[in-house]
Parts: sequence; C-alpha cells; structure tokens
Amino acid sequence: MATQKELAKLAGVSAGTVSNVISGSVRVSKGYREKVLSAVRALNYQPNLIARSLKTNRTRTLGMVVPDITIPFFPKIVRGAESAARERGYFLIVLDSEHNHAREVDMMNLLRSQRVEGILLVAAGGSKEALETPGSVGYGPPIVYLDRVPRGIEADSVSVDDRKAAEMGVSHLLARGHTEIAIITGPLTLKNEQERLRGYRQALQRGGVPVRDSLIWPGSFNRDDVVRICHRGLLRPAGRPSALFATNGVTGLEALRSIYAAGLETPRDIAFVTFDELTTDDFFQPGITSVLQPTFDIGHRAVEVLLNRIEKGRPNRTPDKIRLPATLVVRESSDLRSPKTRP
Amino acid sequence: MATQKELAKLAGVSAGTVSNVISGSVRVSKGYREKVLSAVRALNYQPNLIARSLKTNRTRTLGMVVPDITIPFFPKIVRGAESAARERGYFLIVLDSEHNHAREVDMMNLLRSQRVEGILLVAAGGSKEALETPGSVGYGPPIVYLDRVPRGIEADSVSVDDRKAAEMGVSHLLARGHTEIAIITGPLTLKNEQERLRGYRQALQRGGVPVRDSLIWPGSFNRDDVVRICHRGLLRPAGRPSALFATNGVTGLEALRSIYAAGLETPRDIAFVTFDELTTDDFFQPGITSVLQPTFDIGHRAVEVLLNRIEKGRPNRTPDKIRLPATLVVRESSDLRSPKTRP
DNA sequence: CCAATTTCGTGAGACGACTCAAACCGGGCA
DNA sequence: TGCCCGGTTTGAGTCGTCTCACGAAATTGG
Repeated sequence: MATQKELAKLAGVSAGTVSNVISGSVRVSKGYREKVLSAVRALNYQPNLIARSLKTNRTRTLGMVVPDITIPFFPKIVRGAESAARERGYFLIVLDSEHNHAREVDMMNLLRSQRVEGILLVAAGGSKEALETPGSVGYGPPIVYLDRVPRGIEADSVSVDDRKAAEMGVSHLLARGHTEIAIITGPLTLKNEQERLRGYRQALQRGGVPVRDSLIWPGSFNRDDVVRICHRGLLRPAGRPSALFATNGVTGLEALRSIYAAGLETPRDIAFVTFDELTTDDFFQPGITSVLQPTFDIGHRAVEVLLNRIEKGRPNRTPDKIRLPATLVVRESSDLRSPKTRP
Repeated sequence: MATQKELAKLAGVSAGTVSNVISGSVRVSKGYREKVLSAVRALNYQPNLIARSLKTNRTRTLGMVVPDITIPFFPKIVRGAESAARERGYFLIVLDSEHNHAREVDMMNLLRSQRVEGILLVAAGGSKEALETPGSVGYGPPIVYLDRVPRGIEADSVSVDDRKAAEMGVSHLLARGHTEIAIITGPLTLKNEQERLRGYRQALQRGGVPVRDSLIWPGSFNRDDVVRICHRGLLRPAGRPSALFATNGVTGLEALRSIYAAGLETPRDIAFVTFDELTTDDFFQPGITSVLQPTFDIGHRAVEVLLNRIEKGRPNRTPDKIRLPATLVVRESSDLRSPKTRP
C-alpha cells in the first residue's frame, strides 16, 4: 500500500507537506493541497495508523473485555459503548474473557500491548483477585469497571443500583399481595448478587413481611444447579412460595424453565419476576415482568467516563462512580392469580 | 511504559541484544539472557506491538465485521472465529456494521488502516453493491465471506447449504403428513433467502405436493412487517395452512409471536419449524423444531481458511468455498396435531 | 520600493522494535 | 605463537508518520 513518501514523489512535494495535508494540523496552500489530494486518490492511499500511533503515541482505540459475548446482556452494553466511542472518534476492540480470570489478565495485557488508551472491563467475577489484579498493576491505560464494581480499589465505575432495583421488583410483588416470595440468586461471591439479595430483604422488612431463610435460594450461573435448586424449592413439603424473584437473566431463564417443568403455570400457580430480559425482546406468553437494567446506557456512560479521564488529562482526580437506576416493566407474569393469558 | 532501550541500559547490554532476547529469534547466551529478563521483570516491560508491527509489517490481528452483534446468531459465529484465531496466535477485532453498507465500508477501511492481516465479513446484505464493493477494491488484506456469499466475485467463503437445509426442514413437515405448508422468508434480496425458498420448492416437488403461491410469504427483517404478513396469512379466508416454515431466526420469532397472537397454539393448531434458535437454548414450551446452522464451525472454519491464505502465501490460488450442513432438531412444535405439551 | 512581518514548504530527526553486517571473543589447531 | 572459526554481541539503519526549526517566498505598510 502506498506511503506518504510515494505520494510526495507523485505530487512533487516534500514528505512533510504530504503529512500536513493528511493530518490537517498545519494549513497548506490550496494548490499544494490539491496536488496531494489527487495523488491520494490516484494511489488510493490509506494512512498507516500503526506508524501514526508510534509517532503520536495515541491510538484513539479503547479496549473492552466482557465475560461472555454470547449472553445477550453483554452485546447490548457493547452497543452502547461502541456508539459512544464512535461519537467521539474512537475505535472499540471487544474481547471475551470466557469467565476466566487468567484469560482476562491476558486480554488486558494484550490491550496494553496494543496501546489502547483506556479499558472497559466487565470483570470475570468470582475471586476477589479477579477484580483487583487489573487495577493494581498501577500503570497502563485507565480502566472503567462496568456492571461489576471492584471492592477495594478506588476506580471509575458504571453500574446499576442493584439494591434498589431488587427492592423495586420485590416491592412490586408485595404490592400485588404476595408474602411468600422466594428469591433465586446468582453466585453470592458477586457483590451485585449480594446487593440484590439485600434489596430483597429490605423490601420485605419495609413491607412488614418476615424474611425466611427457606425462601432464599442461593444459586449460581450453572444452569443445571439452578434447575435443581428451583426444583427442590418449588416442590418442598412446606408448600411452594406464591412468587419467585430471580436476580439475573441466566438464573431467571432456568427458574422459569423449572416452573414449567414442575407443571406450573405463571402467573396462575406462581408469580414470577426476573432481572433482565429473557429473550431479545418481550416474547413470552405470558409476558415476564422484569427489572430492566439500562444496558445501552451502561456502555455509553462508561465510555464517556473513560474519555473524560483520558482527554481531560487529570489522571488522579477522584473516581467517577456512576450508578444508574433500573426500570420495572410489569407484564403478565406477576398478575395476582389471574387466569393464564394465552388463549 | 518501559522500552527496550531502557531495558538495555538497566541490563548493561545493547538494544540489539535485548531485542534478540525478547523476540527469541536469535540465540543469546545464558548470562545475558538472564540479565535482560530480570530487567524485564524490574521494569514490568510490555513490548510495544505498535512499533513491532511497523517494523515487521505483521500485526497477527484479524478483523471481523458483522451486521448486528445483538442478534444471537452472530456472537456464536464470533465465538468460533475467536477461538480459532486464538489457537493460531492471532487476535480478533470485531466490529458491528449495524446493517449499514456505508458503515461497513468504513469499518473495512478502518481495519485496513489498522493493518489487520485478514478480514472476516458477514456482509450487511441488501444491495448487490454491499457484497461486491469490499472485494472489488482489489488490494488490502484477504477477505473471507461468512454466511452470505457474494454473487459475482471469486472469493473464499464459508456458508451453509441453505437449499438443502430448507429442504430438510420442509421434508420433515411433509413426512409428518403436512401438505399445506406455508413459508415466511426474510428479504429475498439476500441470496440465502432465495436459496432457502428454492429448498422449500424442491422439497414440495419431490414430495409430489403442488407449490402454491398463496403459501409463499416473502418477508423482511422488519419485525412489524413480518407480524403483519403472518397475521394476514394465518387468518385468510381460504383457511390457514397446517404448517409454517420460517427461514431465519428473526422472522421465525415474529412468526411464532403471530401464531400466538392469532390465538393459535403450536403444534395443536399449526405445526411450526424455523431456521436458527429462537432463544439462547431450547427454552420454549413446547420446544421449537429448528434447522440449526453450525454457527461455531462457521466462524472457526472461516478463520482457518483465512489463515491458510495468509500463511501459506498463495494469494491467487482458487478460492475455498466451504459449505457446511445444517442439522434438524426435532422438537414438539412439529408434532402432528398432538395435544399441547405444557401441562 | 524596501523593510518588517506573515505564511508556508522543506528536511532532518524522532517514535520503539527489529535486522542485518560487522566486530568481537575465546578456543582449537597447526 | 598465530590464525581461523563458530558463536555472540553490537550498532547502525529501517519501517511510515509526525513535528519541529529553518528559510524562502509572499504580503503588508510606511
């Protein structure tokens, strides 16, 4: 592919002039500019961003690492991030850590080697280490944590107010008259899941309903585990709860599957509310009442936070810790003992 | 961040020696190597891939452009591609064209500027131009077309045998005794969709069942359109078909929604078969009989084809045109007039 | 019409890593 | 002892682009 030197020869000007025309940083007289631009067209010149980056020490590229691109929740965040990045003239590289912390560290180092100017991280979760290692390196591009906020470190983050979101979902069930509300969580090693559980507790307490341990079902992201736990809970001798609240989409999908597998119908036999959307859009009949996280916004805001840090050049100012609210979308699955809606 | 020059100073050796240790291409005596490596650790050195690429003219990076990362079909292909890339020591950058051809061209140019060594393209589709432009540029990194194969150009491609896949789905319905089989397609500007329609025709002909135009419903990727078309078809005076075949996941989801909206139940009132999975896994009750494309393999094979072209360095050999078979997964939605399965 | 000022193109020298040819060094052999 | 040889290390040059200081040309004003 053509280089600026070749353009310079063809246009009969110096290499410096070509560079000035291309980068647009220095003004070049009309005649020379035209000569260069026609050479650009003639040779179908594309600037070599590699060389440019080497010289300028800027890549206008952001990196993003997510735990699993095949979970619908993440592509939506990616969309938001990509959109914000593009608006500000940046390029976004997305990598998938496959829930694996070691791999995540590799990807972060790869991004650093690629000299990205900032990193958006949805941590692989699980171990404490998982959240702390990347930040603790202490140099390299700034990191913004999405969705999952590290405990110890002071860092920029964009997340959802999990406690309030869960409280909202559970309060909705209380308002519908339910008092026997079970909760099925994801892994409680994740702070998000702990917070959602706290929101559940808080909602019950505010509603004057006793919290019963037998209705708290700690789950995981393993689909089989969730099905087993729900199965046991739904068929327990003491009678099944009148409502079930799931704290994330993966768990929610399996919980709903378990409800059906147990021969139950929602909302006829049990009311159901879940975090996140279970399909790309409202498809289920009956529709599922959901606590929706602002996925697009999470990505979008995170990029804004990151770029402000990068461009404003105040690397040590206090971190932005943004919490976004979730919304409750009420659909049929939480109607109180209404007949099934599918004709 | 540290550079090789700084390492050299710290280790008391020349820059060339440091480079030899890092790249491992030239053997360095043990003593010197140790000195360099301890400097690497001391300064937490990360090689600058930008500089390396500029010199070596290699990036070990592949680019991938998909029309819409939020459609579940694509992340699955991305996973396969990413996995194959990683196996061979390459890095994959994924971009989203948002079904927009102009944007797609931008992304391709961006990838070229980034000096990716090859591009995996799921074309934005629609116009003929959409498929031909990128290839017609005639220089730059090799391109492998995935899923959607360009008409005019001789190029590497990995796709599914759409005709056979559709034939398989329709034959299944015929074997179940259906003769009134309607088909709802995506936009027939896409060759894939045309082929799937041909597969439908072929299956009917082989089965000795007349092809009736009134049962061919050309659709689009617009959800409202699909709902409207299905609604009209399902409620038409001549009576509704006994089975419906959808040629892709997007259309299939809307078609199923329409069936429910019309107050029908599957398979009780109408049998239903679709291309692709409608949710991340088999969730629906009753389960939906589906023609599944080997998504992971499409991505995986595409990277292999691409890397063979890149590494084998035979840029002009005849193109690889790989066609993978789909599989039919039979579930309840195509049972013949069985009672509804959900209790 | 010339001096003072502005405008603009030039060319050299980075950026960080790699890659040669050349220099070096220690043994082995005559 | 001197020479050669293979194995290592060095140092200079390079990749494509940007960015200066510099000087030449054009413009302005008195």
